[in-house]
Amino acid sequence: MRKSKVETAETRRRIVETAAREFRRNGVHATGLAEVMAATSLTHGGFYRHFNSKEELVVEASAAGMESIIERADAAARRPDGKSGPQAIVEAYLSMDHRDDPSEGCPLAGLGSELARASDETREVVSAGVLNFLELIAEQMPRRKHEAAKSDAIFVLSAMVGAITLSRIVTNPELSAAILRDTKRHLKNA
Amino acid sequence: MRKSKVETAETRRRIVETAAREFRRNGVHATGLAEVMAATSLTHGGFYRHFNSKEELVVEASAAGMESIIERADAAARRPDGKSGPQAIVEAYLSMDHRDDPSEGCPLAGLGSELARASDETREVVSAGVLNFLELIAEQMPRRKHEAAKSDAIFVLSAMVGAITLSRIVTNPELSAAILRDTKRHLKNA
DNA sequence: TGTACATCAGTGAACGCGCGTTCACTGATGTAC
DNA sequence: TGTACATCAGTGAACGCGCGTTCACTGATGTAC
Repeated sequence: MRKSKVETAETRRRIVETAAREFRRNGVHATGLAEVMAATSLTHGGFYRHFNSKEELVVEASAAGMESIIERADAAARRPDGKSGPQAIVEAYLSMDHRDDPSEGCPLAGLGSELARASDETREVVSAGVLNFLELIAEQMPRRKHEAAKSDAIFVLSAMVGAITLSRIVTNPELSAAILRDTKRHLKNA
Repeated sequence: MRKSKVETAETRRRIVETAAREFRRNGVHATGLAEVMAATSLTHGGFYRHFNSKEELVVEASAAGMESIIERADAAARRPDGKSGPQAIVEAYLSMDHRDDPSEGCPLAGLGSELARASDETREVVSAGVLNFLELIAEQMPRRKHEAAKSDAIFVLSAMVGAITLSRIVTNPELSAAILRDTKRHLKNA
């Protein structure tokens, strides 16, 4: 049953990808390793050939989730559709698609309160992701001094994370839509 | 061992209060009923004399948590310390004290991503709390039309919830402080 | 290049543990007369 | 008002279940000669 080195690395990568998705969808605590392995088309016994613990997977999946959302924001900022960079990021982030698909979305929104209680190592890699995200947003504000742009970026990210989180909690569809719409509008004017 | 009606009601209330605190501190999923009961100085066997399920407790504890943070925001707004109402709420909410004490803080920040996945009934009572919170914030903006004030309130709450969440995730103390400071400053200018 | 042996990815069963929930029991409270 | 009985809050042990983790096993891959 032994697999080649290439296949092994590929399997490990698939487990991390699947976990990143499942964690964001169901929460880290509520997602079992057996579930992650089954979703990767493996049995759960093989997990420890790739990782030393669930915690190790959480760290890597969190990092992968941050990278993926930053990449998507970057792609949105680069799309030549007439919108300014920060505005394009805000529109993509505060979309109903993002709200309705946590499994592919931002870990800060999908796992926010769980990440606040996560291990130092997990919070460390997520912090690095936050810094990269802030840098990306700040870069899109070329007219200002970098310090001011960084501060603006912090504000934009806070509002975006809070808005997606709230829009997923409230049961009233109009209120949920209003949270996204109003936050977008206010960030546009900022 | 039977207790009087008054004592029974009081015990039930204490369980809800304790749960509201423990859930915000450790997360709903990670908090066991035995832990809640022990923190209420009871054994876990007695739980089902008061509630039909953990879910029922989650609903009541979430409602209690929302009521408590709104009450605190209301108190901050009423304090005669020269600050305008919304500004006083923002300063109290985005304080380091709030960041560092999730157990007494806002459930939207402490349980945000878990609440997004909670039962309809839980999300229903939290939604009612969100509406009350928005109403309170909007009330403090008397100069505007109510519609505009409501929209501003949505924006303020989104930014506050996101900022506290992020400030608890990041490991760098300067960045954590900056998230609170910068969000406060931007909301002041809004 | 071919052969013999060591390695190890993946399987499937098992482990101890803590979870939500149930239950027999105790004895003080509430109720009916 | 006093008495007899039913109720039920709280205790502590037990339940089935799913969790993270471990392990013996299989057989294809990697390595040494």
